[in-house]
Amino acid sequence: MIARVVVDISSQEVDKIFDYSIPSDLRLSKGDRVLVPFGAQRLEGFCIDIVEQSERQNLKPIISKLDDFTCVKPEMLELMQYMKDDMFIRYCDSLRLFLPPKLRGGKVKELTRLFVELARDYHEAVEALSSRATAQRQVVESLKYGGKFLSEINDEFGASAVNALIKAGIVVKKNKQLSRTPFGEIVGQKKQVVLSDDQRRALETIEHTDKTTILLHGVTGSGKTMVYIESISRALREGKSCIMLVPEIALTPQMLKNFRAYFGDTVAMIHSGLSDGERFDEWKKLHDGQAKIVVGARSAIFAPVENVGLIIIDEEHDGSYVSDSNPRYKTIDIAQFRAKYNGAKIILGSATPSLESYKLATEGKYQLVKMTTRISAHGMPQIKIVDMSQEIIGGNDGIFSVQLRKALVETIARGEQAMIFLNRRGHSSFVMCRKCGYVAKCEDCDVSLTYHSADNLLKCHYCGKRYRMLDRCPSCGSDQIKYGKVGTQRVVEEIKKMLPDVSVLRMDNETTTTKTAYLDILSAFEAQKAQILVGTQMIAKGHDFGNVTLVGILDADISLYNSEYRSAERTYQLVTQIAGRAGRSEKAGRVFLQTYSPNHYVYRFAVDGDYEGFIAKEINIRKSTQFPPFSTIVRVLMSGEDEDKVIQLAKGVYGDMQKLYKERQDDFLYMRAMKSPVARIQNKYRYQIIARIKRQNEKEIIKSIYKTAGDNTVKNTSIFVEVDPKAMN
DNA sequence: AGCACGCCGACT
DNA sequence: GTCGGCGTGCTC
Repeated sequence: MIARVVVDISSQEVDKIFDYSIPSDLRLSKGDRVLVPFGAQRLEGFCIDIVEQSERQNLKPIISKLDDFTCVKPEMLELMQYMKDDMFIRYCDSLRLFLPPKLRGGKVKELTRLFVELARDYHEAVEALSSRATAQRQVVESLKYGGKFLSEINDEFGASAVNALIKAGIVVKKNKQLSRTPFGEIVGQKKQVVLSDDQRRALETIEHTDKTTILLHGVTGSGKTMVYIESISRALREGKSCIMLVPEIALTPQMLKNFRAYFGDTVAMIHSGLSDGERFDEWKKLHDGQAKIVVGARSAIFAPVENVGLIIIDEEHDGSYVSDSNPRYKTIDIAQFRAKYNGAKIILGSATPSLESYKLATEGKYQLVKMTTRISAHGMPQIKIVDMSQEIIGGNDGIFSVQLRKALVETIARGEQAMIFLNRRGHSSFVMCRKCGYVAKCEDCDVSLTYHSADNLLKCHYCGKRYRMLDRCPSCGSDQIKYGKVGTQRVVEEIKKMLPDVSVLRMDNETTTTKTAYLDILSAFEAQKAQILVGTQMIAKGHDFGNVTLVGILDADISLYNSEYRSAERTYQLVTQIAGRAGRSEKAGRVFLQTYSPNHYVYRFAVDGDYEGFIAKEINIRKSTQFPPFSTIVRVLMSGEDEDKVIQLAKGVYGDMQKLYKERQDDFLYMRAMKSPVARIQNKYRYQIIARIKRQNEKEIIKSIYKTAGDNTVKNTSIFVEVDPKAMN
């Protein structure tokens, strides 16, 4: 018998299936992990099939089986093939998504990565180098101030230099353990609730529709969670398992709390915030069928559950359901595959469904279910638009309008809480010299630096590099430094000036670097340890704060004018979501939305809560401008440290794509090559080719573009293809 | 990815 | 000559 094996190396070169003979004393099945001889090495791999015949002679035998159970189930092997054919994802990358990390890398072991550091003092190391070993010298330089992970060094300087250094004993290789933070167990209280009419109607429709996918469009606070719980109960009664996805790992504990109350131990949680051991245990529970429900973020769509009856994607419009780094996939595509395979249903829940989903629902491809009434006594909070240009005319050039300031003071005085939203972190977006116009920029990236007052540093938001704050202009020597647009840190400072006795919490990328920080901040706010929470879009999601009666949206225009075709949709979703944070219990809520474009249609529809009206208009705009979902955008990004080489690569790819364009002009709407908007990141120059393709033969065209990208190679440059990119910077 | 092989430049 | 760095190609 012949085993067909995928080796556990993520590289274009070995993204193939290798045949091995199976020793007669080895009982091997499809989906087992195996150890195989591979060239001069021994590697871990996956047996993805067992067949009678091979086209090749002299096969090497499998060395051994790695686990005492079958890791990859037949459904997942088919999914792997689908991801390869339709999404151009390497076999090995798919398989890695399906398994907890602990299972890979030999025996079940600690979460470690190979790490290298200088074996002796830096000067001694330099002495020991041969005068010609330029690459080795670079490696030693980069390790001067401490070790780095082997993979980083290999990427940067190539493997042979490092290997030589290890052999010479100048650097040492070791396993370094990564830190982990386990979550505590939490169980909520089961509430005996009477379902609302909306909820009952939704459940009826979900049960009786013949469509696979149901779009549950329910306003914030209409009780979608209860619909999920009821639907899951029904699926469980039929002996099926369920997948429940939430957009952020930080939301899983809350959902889990609810679910444990109803379903007890049959709930498992999978996401990257778990420790390695926990993650393996949860995965194994699902794999063995001890747990039937999985709650998690995007990656939980790959949970090893069998006989799936229901897949729920909460806040389906959220961007986190599309992975932005390799391997790139859309959760909904995976969900559709699994639903089809298992005969399951999918529920997409949102207060502001994505335009694409809503369009499919109105076309009858999805079943549309609406829930229009809020469960709390008050309806949706009233959004008040504040025209900031009038404020300036009235002599107020501050961050807060007079009205919002007044409302904030009143709210605090009443002992209630407020949330202030600003989608820009840091203190100010740039620093600039008033005299000569010099703007501080990152050395390695083509972007201006953001000032952070907490540590008085300038930081690059692309590569994270830090710089000393300027006391005078490095170009002309002037000390007239001007601050750019306001960020969350500055908002906190302003509030402290305005209300010195009030405690303020801030939540953004910087205050949530540790795994529990997100939860810590939210629970502190919930326990009313602070009256005001300032934050970026992180504060917009799914938490119920009964005492919040005021929401301030400072500068809503940031997301509106960010020149992406989705910006209107994003802004509508953001505004609606944040506004929904106010007045969630018996107290009524107020929302102030500050803008310089008070008459923009996005805001008018948002104020009226007229989602249908907004989407209808937006669909018309997309249709007439032929933007997605009426077309598909493909971006080919090329980057590298040597700009000439990147240009050479870009020219090669562009030439090939030009040929394709000429042959298939009817399928293209647009194609152009250009520098990326952020022309350099981490000292890598970036060029891109953007194509917009009609939706008629898109699969074929995309396939050709992937092929073109694979065929063009220039040393020390990388190339990658993105279909429907989330951001194009 | 990681290993072997082989070319080529530097130095006893 | 010959040692060793560094690029190339291959892995069932």
